[in-house]
Amino acid sequence: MLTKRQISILDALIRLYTSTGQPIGSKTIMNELDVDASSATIRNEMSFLEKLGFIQKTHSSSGRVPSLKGYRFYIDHLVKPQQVAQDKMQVINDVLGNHVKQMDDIMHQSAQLLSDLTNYTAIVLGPKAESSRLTGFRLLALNDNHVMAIIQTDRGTIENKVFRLPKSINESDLTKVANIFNHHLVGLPLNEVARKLQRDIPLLIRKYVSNAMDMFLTLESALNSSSEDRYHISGKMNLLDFSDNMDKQKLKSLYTLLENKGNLDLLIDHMHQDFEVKIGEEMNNDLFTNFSLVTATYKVSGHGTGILAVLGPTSMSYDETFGVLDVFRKQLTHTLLNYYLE
Amino acid sequence: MLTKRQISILDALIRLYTSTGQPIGSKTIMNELDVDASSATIRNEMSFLEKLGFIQKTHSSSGRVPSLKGYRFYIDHLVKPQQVAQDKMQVINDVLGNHVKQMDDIMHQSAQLLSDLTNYTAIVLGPKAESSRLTGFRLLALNDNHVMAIIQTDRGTIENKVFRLPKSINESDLTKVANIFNHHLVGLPLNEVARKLQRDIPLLIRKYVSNAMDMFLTLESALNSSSEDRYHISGKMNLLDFSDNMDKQKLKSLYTLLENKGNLDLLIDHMHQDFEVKIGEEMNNDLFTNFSLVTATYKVSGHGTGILAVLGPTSMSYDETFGVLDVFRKQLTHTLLNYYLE
DNA sequence: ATTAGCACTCGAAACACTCGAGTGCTAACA
DNA sequence: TGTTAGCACTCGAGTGTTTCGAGTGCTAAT
Repeated sequence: MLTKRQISILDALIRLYTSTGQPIGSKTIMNELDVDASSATIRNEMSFLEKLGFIQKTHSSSGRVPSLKGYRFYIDHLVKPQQVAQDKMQVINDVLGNHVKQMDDIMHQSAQLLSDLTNYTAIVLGPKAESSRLTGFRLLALNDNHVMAIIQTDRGTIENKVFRLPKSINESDLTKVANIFNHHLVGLPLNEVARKLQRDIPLLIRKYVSNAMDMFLTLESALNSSSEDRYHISGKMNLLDFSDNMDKQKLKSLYTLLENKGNLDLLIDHMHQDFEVKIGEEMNNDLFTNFSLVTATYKVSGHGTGILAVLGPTSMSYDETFGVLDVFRKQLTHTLLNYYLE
Repeated sequence: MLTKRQISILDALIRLYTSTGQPIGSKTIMNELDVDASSATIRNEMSFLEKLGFIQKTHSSSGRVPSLKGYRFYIDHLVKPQQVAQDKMQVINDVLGNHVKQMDDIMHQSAQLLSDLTNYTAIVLGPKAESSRLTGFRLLALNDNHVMAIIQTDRGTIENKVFRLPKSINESDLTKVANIFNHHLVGLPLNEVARKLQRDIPLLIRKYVSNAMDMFLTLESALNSSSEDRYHISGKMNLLDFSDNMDKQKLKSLYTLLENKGNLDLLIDHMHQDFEVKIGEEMNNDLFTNFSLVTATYKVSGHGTGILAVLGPTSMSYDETFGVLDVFRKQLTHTLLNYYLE
């Protein structure tokens, strides 16, 4: 068990390290601390904290930096979400308070705002209703050889994809396909739709339609892509600001990883707490040492739960990030509730 | 006027510098050159080439590197487009030979292939017919408060945008708007459309429709975005490979610049020659010193001219880049001709 | 339990030294 | 007259040395 003073020291050390980026020595902490104690005393305490593994030296006579365990303790017990400045609040409100928008816009602008306000990389996921269902499917012939497929779900997403067809497919084939889809798929939960699309539908289509395989394949990918579009990521380039001494090659891998939404899924999609933080090594990926991922969930009652995430340096200001995220949680809950009501 | 030998030396120097990235000395050139001459002779020639400004030293006793003027000479007179390897040709053919695709896919895949094959950053612009016209406009009510606008042009583009409307707009308003658009805009060249959209249409709409301004604004932006979508860029992260010692901050500015299609316009859109190269300083932008932009045009008869561009280090292998671009020019002409015919 | 004092450690910065690739120049040569 | 061997010279990159100071741990006194 840590004493009050030890906790203060750990707290001060992390705050100082966050703002300077330099290892912190006993004198620096002495000046910062309101408790009266000499630097020698603080040295003793620090050496104790080091034995317990909360802080560590970069070399034998250096100041201390927080360890993984230290950060963990700080985040679990010491974080004080910081009040967001009035002018920033105003901006958030201006941008996300405005109605008459599409889901995609809301998500995209949230991501952009979040990265602008934090100067880190922001990832925003739209709400994912447990039982999101396919509510509409249409095929619209645009001209001789172009067809638009429109897919609607009950969480407000509307996907569409224009595609070309070989001449061999005629109007009546299209109608048949649309009928099959409407009959067999509309009303089902999305995961069910995906399953049927792979197993049962090809048979049906082959039965009724002369040559619809090409179209069918395109459609399947359109449906798949609709789940990818939950992800909105912004401020990727901010990573450059705090990837010191990371070599260019690693940086490239990192970006490749972020481009691939599947990877983000692994990292993010199973968050359930209001706030969660993964620190460096906790993400089980070499590329992410020195990074932290702060995630927050927001709930839109009746329409599922969405996720906000900020990817920044492990030595980021968690207080500030928590503060900003908290504002976004509330704002998005509010904005989206309106969105669905309207 | 340069002698044959001087030209050989310049040629060898640029090739060597391209492959090693190091300043080149007289002995190295002597080994490379088929002409028989001692290193001393070559030194004399080099000092001559330096006086004329084709090459320069990095410091008083260093080997030489090509100067802007040297590159210019090389590109204008010495480039020998390199034959593309058989297996690479095969890949290009496989990907772009396949029909039944949308315009967007073709462009996007071209950009990706081009950046993969060169390991640089690739930018591809679809063909821009001088007289591209708006051929179709539809408004499709999806449900109570969602409408999809579909915009077609005669160069094969189909843009669409779903948007939400305040309840205040009713079905009959929509029909009126669609009629106005069809009546006044369809058939016009796109630039004309944009002009009318700003000047004349708002008046009309206000006259006939109770409250369509919101929708109108959204539509305008949809039309604008359709011109942005001519740009397909790929392999941005390859810049990291050859941006040595460029500081992170500059790198960030560079990426910001590339995100903004408007900037690319300035750089690229007025190319007319089959091939053109802008070297470093020629691009009039600090960020691009040490970069070169190689552009090539491709023509799709009856449907205008498109542009291919590769952004790489000034010290890139122009021979290779020219070779690859030439293959793409021909392939795209062919693929798109098919596309429009089908 | 706290603290003043002190010897000790180690990285960063400054400086000196060496090495070698490359140059320009001169003088000899075909 | 153009070419070349030879040589003195230059400068950056790499390496070793020294200095400086921030920080530590330990000891002995309070």
